[in-house]
Amino acid sequence: MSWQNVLSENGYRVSGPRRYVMQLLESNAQPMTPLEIYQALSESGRPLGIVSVYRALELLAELGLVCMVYNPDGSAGYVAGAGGHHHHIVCQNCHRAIAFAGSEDLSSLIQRVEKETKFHVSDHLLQLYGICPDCQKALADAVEEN
Amino acid sequence: MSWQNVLSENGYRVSGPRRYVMQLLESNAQPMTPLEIYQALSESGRPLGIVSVYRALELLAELGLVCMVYNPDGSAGYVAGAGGHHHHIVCQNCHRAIAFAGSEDLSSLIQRVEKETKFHVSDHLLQLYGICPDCQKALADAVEEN
DNA sequence: GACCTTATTGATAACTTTTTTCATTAAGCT
DNA sequence: AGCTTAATGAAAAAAGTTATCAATAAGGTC
Ligand SMILES: [Zn+2]
Ligand SMILES: [Zn+2]
Ligand SMILES: [Zn+2]
Ligand SMILES: [Zn+2]
Repeated sequence: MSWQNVLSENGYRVSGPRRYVMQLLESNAQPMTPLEIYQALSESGRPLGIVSVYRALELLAELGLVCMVYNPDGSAGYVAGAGGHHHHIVCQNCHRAIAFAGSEDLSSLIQRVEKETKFHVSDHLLQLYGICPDCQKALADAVEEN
Repeated sequence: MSWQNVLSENGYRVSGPRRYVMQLLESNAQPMTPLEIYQALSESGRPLGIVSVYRALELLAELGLVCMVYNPDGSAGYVAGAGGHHHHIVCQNCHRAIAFAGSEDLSSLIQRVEKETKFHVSDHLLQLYGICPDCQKALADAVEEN
C-alpha cells in the first residue's frame, strides 16, 4: 500500500507539505532533521512553513511511514520507513541509512536477558553502524592515492 | 575503577556538580533529561546551574560514565553507565533501565546483513523494551482487584 | 592549614529548536 | 463549481541548548 493510500485510509488528506516531505525522504537515504528537510524543500522551490514539516513528520511517524534513525553521537533524523518491522544500518562515513528486514533472530538473546533480569521483553530497538559499499571503495581509493 | 578515578586520571577535577549529577544518576534507574536532573538536584538542596548539568553530562558521556537511553517514543535520557560494552532494557511502565552485558551474539545477524547490504559493520545500538519484575507484579495485582 | 594556579562554575544573554494560536487556504466530496 | 472542514502559514511563545566571562573552588605545593 502506498503512503498516499495510508494517509487516505486513515482519514488524512494527501496535502502538498506531506507529499513534499515524503518524496524528499524517499529520494534521500540520509536521515534528515526537521530543519534540514525544511531547508532542502525551500531551496528546491517547494516553499512550506517549517511548522508544516514538524506536523507532517509527526503524522507520518505515527502512521509508520517514516522513522527515526539515531546516530552514534546521539543526534537523530528521519528516513522514509520501509513498513513492517525493520531496522537500519547506517554508514558512519556518508550517513546513508539502509533498512534491513527484521527477520533477525534475537530470541536466544532475549531469552537470556529475560532470565537474567526477569523482565518481559516485548519490543526492541536495533541499529547497525558501519561503512557502506560506496564509502569502502572511496576510502580504499583514497589510500591508494597516497 | 571508580568514576572519581576516571575523572582524575583524565585530568578532570571531581567537582560538586559532577558529583551531584553522577550520584543522582547512580541512585536512580530511570533515564533523566538535563532538566529533570537540574530540578531533582535543586529540590534536594544541591543548587547548581543548569549549565553545569549540561557540561557535566557532556563530559561524563565522553568518558563513558553515563550513557543515553532512548525511549520508544523518541525521547531520551541519561543513566549511569556500567562501563564497557553493554545495552539497556527499559521498562515501558516505570521507565527503569537496567544494563545487560554486551556478550550477546549478534554475529550471525551481522553476517547476514553484511552479505545482504555489503556494508562493513563495526558497531551497533541495541535496546530492549518490556515490563520489569516489579511492574509485572503491580499490574497483575491490579487485575486481581477487579 | 594557608597559598597559588587554573579548571570549573554560575548568571546572563544569545541562539536554536519545538509548540501554540488563529486567520487563511485548499483537499476531497457532492 | 461549490461546500465543508482538515490542513497550512505566519507570528509569537515556550522550551531546550550553547556561548561569554567574571567569580569560585579543586587540587597541588609549601
Ligand atoms: Zn557511506
Ligand atoms: Zn527486530
Ligand atoms: Zn517497571
Ligand atoms: Zn552489543
